[in-house]
Amino acid sequence: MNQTFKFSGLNERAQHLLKVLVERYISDGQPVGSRALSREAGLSLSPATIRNVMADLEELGLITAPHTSAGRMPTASGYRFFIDSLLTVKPLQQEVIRQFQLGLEPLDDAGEILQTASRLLSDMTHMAGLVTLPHRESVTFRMIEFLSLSDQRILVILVTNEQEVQNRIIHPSRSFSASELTSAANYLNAVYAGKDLVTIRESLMLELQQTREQMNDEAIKSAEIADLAFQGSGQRQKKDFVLTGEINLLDFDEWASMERLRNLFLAFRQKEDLVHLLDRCLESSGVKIFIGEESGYLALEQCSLVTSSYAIDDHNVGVLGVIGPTRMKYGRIIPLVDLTAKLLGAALNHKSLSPS
Amino acid sequence: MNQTFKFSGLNERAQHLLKVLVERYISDGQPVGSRALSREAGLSLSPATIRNVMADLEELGLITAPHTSAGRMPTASGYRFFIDSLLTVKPLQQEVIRQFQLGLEPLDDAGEILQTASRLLSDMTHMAGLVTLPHRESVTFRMIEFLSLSDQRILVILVTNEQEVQNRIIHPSRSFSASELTSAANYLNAVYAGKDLVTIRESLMLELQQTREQMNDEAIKSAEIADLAFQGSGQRQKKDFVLTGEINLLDFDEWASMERLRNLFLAFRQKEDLVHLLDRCLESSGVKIFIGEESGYLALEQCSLVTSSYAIDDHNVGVLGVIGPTRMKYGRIIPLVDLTAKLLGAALNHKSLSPS
DNA sequence: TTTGGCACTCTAGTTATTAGAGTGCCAATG
DNA sequence: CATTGGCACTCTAATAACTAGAGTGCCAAA
Repeated sequence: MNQTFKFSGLNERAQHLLKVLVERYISDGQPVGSRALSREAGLSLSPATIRNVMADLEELGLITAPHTSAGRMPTASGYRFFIDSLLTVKPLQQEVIRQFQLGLEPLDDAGEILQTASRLLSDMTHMAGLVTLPHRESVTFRMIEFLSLSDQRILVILVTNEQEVQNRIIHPSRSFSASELTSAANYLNAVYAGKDLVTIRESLMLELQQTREQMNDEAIKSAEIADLAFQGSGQRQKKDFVLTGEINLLDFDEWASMERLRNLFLAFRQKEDLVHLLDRCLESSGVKIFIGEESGYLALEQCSLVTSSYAIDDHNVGVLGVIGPTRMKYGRIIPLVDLTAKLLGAALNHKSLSPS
Repeated sequence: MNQTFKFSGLNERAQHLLKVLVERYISDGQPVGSRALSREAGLSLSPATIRNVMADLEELGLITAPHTSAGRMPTASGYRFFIDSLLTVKPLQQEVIRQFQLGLEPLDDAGEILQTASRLLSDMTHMAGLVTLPHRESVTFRMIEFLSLSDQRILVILVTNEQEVQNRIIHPSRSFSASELTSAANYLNAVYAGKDLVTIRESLMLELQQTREQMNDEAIKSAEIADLAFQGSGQRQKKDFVLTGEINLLDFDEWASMERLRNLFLAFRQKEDLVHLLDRCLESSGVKIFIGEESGYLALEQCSLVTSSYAIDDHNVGVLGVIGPTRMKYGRIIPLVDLTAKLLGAALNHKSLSPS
């Protein structure tokens, strides 16, 4: 059920008052009383009238009072309705856009680009910035090199997607001579260049299962070592993200007693939950917002997460966003996240990704 | 002037009382009063007598009282004297040693080893662990590879020290064909393999300054591109460290009001100051301790830093340590840091370092 | 040199009190 | 019938007053 519909019983005036209340609370952090709202709303209504409306809003679960004689503040539903139906987004200043472009465009290394995007986000919002590593569903093999480090320790250099480099060390069960390694690399480069990594692994599995007589010597050796080399090369970037500006979160008063803050930082370290949450944003484009409890994760209880997926070549490959207290300036943050997602996608096009 | 000497006027009894006081304060966190000390010290002295001694210790600047009618707690000097002359170090349990060995030995990737060492430190101490990246004063060139990404964007793969891999992208001012790149790589590998990186850069500078007629075509091209490829390849690992367990620091009550904690986290992010401090420990072996103000850095005001340098092939290449509130269990932490330094050095021997 | 005694100090916790902000409800109003 | 002023009521946050207890410093006696 659409939230907007759910509260459609609200008349124009009530909606306007809710909007003003939320805006006021976001900028002040103090519960908003009827007197203040009557002044601020520009409707020339007396506080008493306002109180009636506020009572209605409270009944609908859009606002609450921390105690009897305090003003009201938005609930999660209140924020949700505010964002979906009432929010007027501030257009970004041209200068801010320039700043993001200048920060991202000149960079070459994809790791640096992600890092910078995250830092730009956290610096501009004074909250924590978050960028998942890009994940391409198909990884194209370009070239492999073997380098013998010591007996039975071999360095694998794997170049994929025309751009990305992965280094890995493998321990084959028997030792290979330098020339064996060279010819194995040559063989693999010749046979598999341009193919998909998943396909390659499958076909390697097949080859190894075939009876040895059907293959020439070179192919056997190559397959043995390649099997090791390609292990786990496909998905390892998936489960991680770049996080910056956690320190900014220390400045907010919202966390009484450290407990909450600590849980949030633990979640940052654990990563799994957050990655899972972020992955849910990967499918669709555009800005998505999780408010407090909505996310379903306890660690994010008093936090909001504003995300957008970013795309390379029109394919969504990752998600970025901002994390902070529910009371954040959505009108400013939403366009910022949106912008960053677009610029990040553009900057990553045809850039190289160094290994993590 | 040696601190031990400075306070040598202290008789046996006063020293013993100081020791007990510091130990008690470390485990309790509460100022220690004369009554408690009289009970704890096992000297069958009355509180009144203890008070006299405490007054002396206070006059020497080894302990202070937060206010008139509270017990005493150690000052920085007090901790210093305690550590230098009174501390009895707890020998590590065999099981703990095993745990560190099992954690470090099976790892191959140097980055992972550093990360694990830091994590072991922070987990075992419930404080923040810290490991600087190893820095070898001479970096030996082993092999270089070029890979053309697009026009005028070339991926450089540089293998050094028989083990370490660096990836970098360069933008030569003119474009190179694939065969030009291959022959350049072959040329460089043939001529420079086994040489020191600094030496190589110097000799490249020379070559480029020579009149072109004296060199063959191949050498000129190679030198041009190599000059770019080797830029900044020497020292870039120097200025960084691995940090884990910052979250543990949230749990201590010592930071009234977030301010201190925030500064500390900022220092973690800025890195320069900490790196500089850690570098001072690189020269000498063995455990070094900085207590609060001693370090000279404001951000570490209420913190102690316990460090030790670690060595590869008997050369000190890096520093690791633990950071936490001045009130920490030195008797346990010192041997832990010592152990980790030794095991880390051993584990890094002949292991590969992947790029940052 | 050590000790008990004693007056003194300072903290931390408890209680009482108060000012102020804000509410809900009701009866009056246009 | 929506709006409003009036009013009693509630709850917080700040301040002050008080007290118990821990700990001290000092002195005079052992």
